Amino acid sequence: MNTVSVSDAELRILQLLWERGKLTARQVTQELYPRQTVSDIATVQKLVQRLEQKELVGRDRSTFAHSLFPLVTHDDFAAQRMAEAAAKYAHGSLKPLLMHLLDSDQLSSEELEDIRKMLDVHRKKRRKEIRDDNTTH
Amino acid sequence: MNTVSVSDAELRILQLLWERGKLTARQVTQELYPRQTVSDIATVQKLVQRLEQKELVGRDRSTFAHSLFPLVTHDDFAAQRMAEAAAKYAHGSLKPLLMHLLDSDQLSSEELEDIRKMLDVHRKKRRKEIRDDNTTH
DNA sequence: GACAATTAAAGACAGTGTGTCTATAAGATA
DNA sequence: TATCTTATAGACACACTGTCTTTAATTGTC
Repeated sequence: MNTVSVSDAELRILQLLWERGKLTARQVTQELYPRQTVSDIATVQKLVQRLEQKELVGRDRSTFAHSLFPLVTHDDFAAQRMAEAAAKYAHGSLKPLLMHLLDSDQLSSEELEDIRKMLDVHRKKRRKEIRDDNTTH
Repeated sequence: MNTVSVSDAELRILQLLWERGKLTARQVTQELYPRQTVSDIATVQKLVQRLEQKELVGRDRSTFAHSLFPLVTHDDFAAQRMAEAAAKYAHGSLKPLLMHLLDSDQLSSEELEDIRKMLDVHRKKRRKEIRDDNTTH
């Protein structure tokens, strides 16, 4: 998954597979290209083929109509892409984004609480690690 | 700044202007294209021209060699790009990225403390707003 | 003032990525 | 068998990117 580019049309397919888990090319076409012309189906096949080369989508070839499924989780992919953006635009720091989101009140109170909990859990874990490290030495 | 695309070569110029504030095309070329051939300078001129069309860079035309300067701050730009990535890949949520960074210990303790402080300041401000709102009614 | 050097700007170009389409062969189904 | 569906390869136009050439305007030097 090392920083291959994913086009918009490819991303739409990935997102559908994250939602639904396992689909045939036809099912993907039904969702994303409702006209379902011959070339719409070929377009989906071509996009899936490119996603397969990028090792983002796998396929079960044991059936006539192959089953398509994502090879990365939505969260892992999102985290990796956002980390890339952070590295590219903010020297890897989260602060500019967080500041912007807080200032413009774009974070729900639920999301804010979730973030606090994540930080607390992490802090506890870090402290435990330090304790364990000290007692074994 | 509404989601215009910025290429790698353009971004390098923007970053240099964020660092140094105000430069001529020649100075930009000196930094980024040390060979400084005729066409290197023309390349910089062309890239600056595109950045100007995108309203990311401005120029002072009162001198023969124009002065170039950024029209957006680094932080604003970074925040906007990262918010875009969050919207595109994680429904606008920060959680996948934060979880990833915490799990892989990629956040320095300073950055972690800064984030905590930002959350605390924001929380205090929110509470104050609620208090003020209640007392005026 | 003539001349060389520097700058700004327009335009062209090849390479690449993207989405779409056509054509073909293989497999399923009636 | 004949028909429909699927997988795959290949081609294409379009846009974007980085680079380069050319031209005209401006500056500085002799």
